Amino acid sequence: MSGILSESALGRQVNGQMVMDCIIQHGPISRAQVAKMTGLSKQTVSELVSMLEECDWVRQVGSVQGRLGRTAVTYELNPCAGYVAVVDLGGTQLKLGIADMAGEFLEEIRAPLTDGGAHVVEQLLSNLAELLEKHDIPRSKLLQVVVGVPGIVDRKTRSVHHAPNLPALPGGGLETVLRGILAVPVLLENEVNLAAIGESWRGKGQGQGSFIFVAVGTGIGMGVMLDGMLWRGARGGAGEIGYMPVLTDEEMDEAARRHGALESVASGQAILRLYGEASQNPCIDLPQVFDLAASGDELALRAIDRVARSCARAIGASASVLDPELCILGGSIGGRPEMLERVRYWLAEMMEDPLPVDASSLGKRAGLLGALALALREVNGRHFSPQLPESIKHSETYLNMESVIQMD
Amino acid sequence: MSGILSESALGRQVNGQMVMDCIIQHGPISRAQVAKMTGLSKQTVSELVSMLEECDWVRQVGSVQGRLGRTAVTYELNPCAGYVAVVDLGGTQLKLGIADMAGEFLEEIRAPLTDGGAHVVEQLLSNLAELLEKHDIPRSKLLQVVVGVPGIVDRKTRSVHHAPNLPALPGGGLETVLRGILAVPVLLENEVNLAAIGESWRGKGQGQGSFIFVAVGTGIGMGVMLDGMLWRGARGGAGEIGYMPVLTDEEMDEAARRHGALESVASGQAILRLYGEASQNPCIDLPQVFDLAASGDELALRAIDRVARSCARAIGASASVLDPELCILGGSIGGRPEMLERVRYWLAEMMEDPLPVDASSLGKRAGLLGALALALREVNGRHFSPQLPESIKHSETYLNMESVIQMD
DNA sequence: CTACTTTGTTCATATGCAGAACTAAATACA
DNA sequence: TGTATTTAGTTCTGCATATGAACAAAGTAG
Repeated sequence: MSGILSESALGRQVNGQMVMDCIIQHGPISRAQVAKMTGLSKQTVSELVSMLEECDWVRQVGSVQGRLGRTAVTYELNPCAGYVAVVDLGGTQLKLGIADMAGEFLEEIRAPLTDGGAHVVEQLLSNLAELLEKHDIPRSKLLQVVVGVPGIVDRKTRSVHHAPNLPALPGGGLETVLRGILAVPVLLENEVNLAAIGESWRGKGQGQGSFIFVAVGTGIGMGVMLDGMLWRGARGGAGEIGYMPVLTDEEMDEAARRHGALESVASGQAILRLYGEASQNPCIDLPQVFDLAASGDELALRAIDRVARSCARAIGASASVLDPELCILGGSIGGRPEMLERVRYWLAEMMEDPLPVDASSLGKRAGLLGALALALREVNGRHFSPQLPESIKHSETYLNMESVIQMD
Repeated sequence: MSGILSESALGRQVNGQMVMDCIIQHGPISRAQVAKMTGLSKQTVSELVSMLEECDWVRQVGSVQGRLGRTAVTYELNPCAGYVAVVDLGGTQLKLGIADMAGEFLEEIRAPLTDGGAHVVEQLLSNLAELLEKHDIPRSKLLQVVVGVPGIVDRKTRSVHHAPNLPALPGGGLETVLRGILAVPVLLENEVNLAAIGESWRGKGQGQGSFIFVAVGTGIGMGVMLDGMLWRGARGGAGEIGYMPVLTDEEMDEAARRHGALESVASGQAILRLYGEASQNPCIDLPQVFDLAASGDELALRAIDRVARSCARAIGASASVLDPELCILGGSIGGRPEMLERVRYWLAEMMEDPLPVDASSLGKRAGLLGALALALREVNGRHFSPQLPESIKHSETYLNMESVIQMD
């Protein structure tokens, strides 16, 4: 049976987690090897692995022959030990995926938000229910939900701020409502932060302890990874560089005040505005500007260059504050090679020993992958914890799907 | 006898440290209370406290009567369990203090560096030896040395960079040389980082999990505290905002390139330069400019205001990156009320919901206090660690004072 | 003087883990 | 083919750490 080990293993938290982590990280591995890596005795490891196997968290894979000595039975994380759901809540559409404990997506779907997002929760729940049924996953095996949102998530107050593009969320807070219905831990996280986690897990951030992920799209945002951990800030606002004060008093206009000083000069919008002002042709979209630039259009090139310089300034400022190892550029605009090149150029202009800049390798999937990484980390961190988190333990009684409509 | 507990207590690291920390933090406290606070059984706590008492790390203080029940014997950290030395290595002088484990300074001295600092190590060692002798402290009771330096300390490479004001350091690295001679753990740390730790321990940062400490003096620097921990950066360069790129290409001159773009507009030097340019009177020093400002001199006021605005911009930028709870302004310039007021004004101008700014309450002592806090934390963290740090274990044989002169 | 409360110790017990001895099952080589 | 060697994994014994209950000690409340 799959379940929390805590009742039977109150005193083995540290070593149990060590063994579990070792098996997760080092794939199919024998107990003897685990013992060597963790420094525990073979006996202890055998005991712990038996426990983990009994609870279905790990499983035998096969055996290793060919080398000297007795055949080794190898163990690996049992992918079907549990499942997680990850959600990317955009302004116009909903991306949803379910994955097993090995981090493999069983399915990803995307659906446009109906009614401008008036019924996000219902849409989300019905899509999730559908997926679970289709893949024959019982509710009890759904262990974590992570939702990415385009806004600032304050974990203390459990609220989402500064999310103009987000559809109206239910009153009690999306997290509380979803947890109440699903009776499963739910985590909300800023989408750029998730993308940073994603890059750290499967992208250019692998092996980098500390880096910043800068997403340039319609706007600009940043995710801060320090020593492998996401830094969220005191109120969840870390990396909200759109509001970085980079303008002189004269340049500060109403738009800059509302959307942020940096965002008004370092974003897709800024490229459009700059090109529109220079060319007197405001009816143009971003792909067109980049096409023009590719064909050598001076005005388009200059608009892109100006924005790249502003991005470089923000990256340089962040680098002087944090001293990271790397900057990963992402987002629909930031991921383009033209931007990367110009940002690198300007960064080298403004600082000696400039921070290395690289382009995201995950693209649009960074967010969902980051949500998955976060979900898996949450679940894996709970294996040997003394009990379910307080929030779930005293959770509301299991509500059925209909009740949310009344709550909304 | 005072010593490392490890030989006798290999398996009690976690709980032993818990009990020790509890006694350190909650002052004179009875064993029963420790048991309640830590959740351990009375029996276990009694055993651990006996151990700690035997090793002289804690001592009985007295007993608590008056309340219902049996008299409680209270314990506290034994101040004479060990001593630490803290050093502030400036460009022209040396500050040195020794303190007991309770964090009380026994003595602080300051001495000008002779020969422009050619013999820092010798001066430091002779002063330290003098202090130890005077207060009758055997070498074996000196448990940690922390040295604050005006430069970037890279812990991985054990080197000090960007320290133009620092006297020539010995070839092998100050840390290695001192450790070799004293046979004691030595930690080098940037002086602004130390001041930030100091503010967190005994200043305005108390109770603040995350804040930035901005020191404005001749130059400008920052210390970043995140969740009570100092963030040093990948190469020790976090908070080196002097190099923050805030200038336009035209403004970037040679001086700005060398000392940093922000430092050229947000520092004591910048105030002098701005006032000098405006008044055509370059032969003036900083106190005079502030005196002039106090008497209403428009040019002086404007120079200070411009610099305050630049500081506010850097603080705002840092806040957008980190989302701290507070900014503490310090340094010889930053600590002045005129600066505080102007920085607050400009910060409010450039961002809605501006970061709260407060003035340092420790002043010049912040650095030494921070070094002390760091030293105590180091020592207290070692009580139950399995062994002395690798660096010390394989340390060079004890060298006498003469040998350093040959090494230099 | 008795009842009650809190501190601290003693004793029996559970258990997590290490280390040695042992079994199991492969390869290496004569 | 058989023996030596090597590695994997189990069993057994023992120790150290911690718990919990019972008990002793030492105070206050009335």
